[in-house]
Amino acid sequence: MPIFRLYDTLSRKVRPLEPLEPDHLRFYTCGPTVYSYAHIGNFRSFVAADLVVRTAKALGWRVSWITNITDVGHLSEDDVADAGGEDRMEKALRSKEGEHFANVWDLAEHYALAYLEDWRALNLSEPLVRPRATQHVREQIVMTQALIEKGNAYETPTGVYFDVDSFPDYGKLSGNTRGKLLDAVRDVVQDENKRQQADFALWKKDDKHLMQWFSPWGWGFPGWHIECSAMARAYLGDVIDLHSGGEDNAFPHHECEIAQTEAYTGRPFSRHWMHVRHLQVEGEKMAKSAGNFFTIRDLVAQGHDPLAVRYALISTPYGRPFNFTMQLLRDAAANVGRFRECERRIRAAGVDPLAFVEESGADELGRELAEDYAECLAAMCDDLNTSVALAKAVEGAKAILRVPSLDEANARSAAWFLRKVNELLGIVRNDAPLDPVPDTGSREIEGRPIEEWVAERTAAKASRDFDLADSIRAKLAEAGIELRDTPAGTEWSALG
RNA sequence: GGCGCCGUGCCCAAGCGGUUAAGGGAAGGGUCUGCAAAACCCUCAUUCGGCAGUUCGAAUCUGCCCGGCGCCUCCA
Repeated sequence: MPIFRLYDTLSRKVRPLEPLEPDHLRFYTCGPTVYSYAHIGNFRSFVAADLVVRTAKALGWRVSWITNITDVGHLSEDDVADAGGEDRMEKALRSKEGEHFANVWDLAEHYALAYLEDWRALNLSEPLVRPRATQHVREQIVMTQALIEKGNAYETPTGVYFDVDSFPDYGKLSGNTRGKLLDAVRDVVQDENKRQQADFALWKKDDKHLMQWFSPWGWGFPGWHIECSAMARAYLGDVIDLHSGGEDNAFPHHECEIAQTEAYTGRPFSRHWMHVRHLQVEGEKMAKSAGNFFTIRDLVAQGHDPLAVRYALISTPYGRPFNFTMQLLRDAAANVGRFRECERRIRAAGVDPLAFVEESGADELGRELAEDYAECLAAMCDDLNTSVALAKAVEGAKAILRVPSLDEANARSAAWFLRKVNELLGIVRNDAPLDPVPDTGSREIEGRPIEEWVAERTAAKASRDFDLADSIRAKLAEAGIELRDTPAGTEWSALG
């Protein structure tokens, strides 16, 4: 088994990912704030986390993966401000889309459900638990209270703040240490209630807030950073193996999480930190405020295959600059199509492509595929080198397609390969499709089953009436049905 | 000011000191086909942003220069 190496933001180098408990990865990924639809940039980061999970499982590890849903509308400048921030949920509720919702709770629920749909469409693994911040306010309060008692936090008229000076390691993740922070080119909002401008909120006092809870400090709501500290600890314990998020999370969010948790437990919080680089779209920076972002549902509505979207999103390793383009999506679709064609051939050989095949066969194809898969896994263990991993996966697919006619042994080896590749990369088929398998039998065009049209065309071909045959093919194509003449007869499939 | 990434064929992209510079897309040619589609086969960088240097040997290491970009602000 190859060694799983991953770039670690904290030590700034590629290091083996070594779980504290052998073969059991405890992994926390920062999830989205559900105040609008998640976009492909969010999903680049979630897919990268999913690939860590898949790789770890391929190595035979047990994986306890936790990824949260932030359904509290935090202040936008939690780390620096009291007054300058604006609540994201409340802002969303006041927006045009917000008119559809009765209140912030409804709004959060709607976008949380949409997020889960997109998650499944992209074939992401299911985490062990998907906690919501609103369901863990108690833990956040308990932790905040303990930090006050330990002397790491203090109460002011407006809330409870973490005292950054009480944690000398502050800045070790991002390089934004206390001294350097002062030089940062940021518009820091001053707040006379805080001892230091870098101190960040653990609790905000606010009895007017749309979401509020009662605490030892009165009515209010928790700070943003404390939720992840509390939830990670609740499910994974004091020390976790890996923590991931988008690169923007490194500072302030993760820096603050480290400060809170390590001050609280006296132990290192996460042994490994992973940050996913933001993507661009057609060469432009993508941001919600710029409005130039794609959501998964946008792309699906345009007719793109979610698996092609996933393929495109992982075509460049997670830490590199990545430019998402329509051209890239087309390139990806071509390769996803190869896997589909492989499944067709396997089925044609009389083997169910979904059947569980334990091992690749001893046939020549099986040996070749076993090699391709080993290289694919090795690439993933090399800091998730998805470019190479995909190349190996495609190499295997081409090896399958190169065989003029698969025999049963070939087909079983091919089925094994596709299963293994799909478990590792999730690009062959959706593991847990929400939609039932496309209705291959019941569709009708102009009131006639597709099979009848196909039969009529076959008859027309036999009597060399190619004009009629071609007109039928054109009619079906218009309805999104693609025909394919094979030695075994005419097959049809619905286009993307 | 801090932290970091990248410049490889028409496009995307691997490559981390040493055989013929992976792979995909596009393009051109071919096989198959009534014609298509799909699939397969072939062709497609003496060269890796530039200039020095280290080395027996560099796309790969060092320095400088040129160019593109990200985060530190809503945002993954």
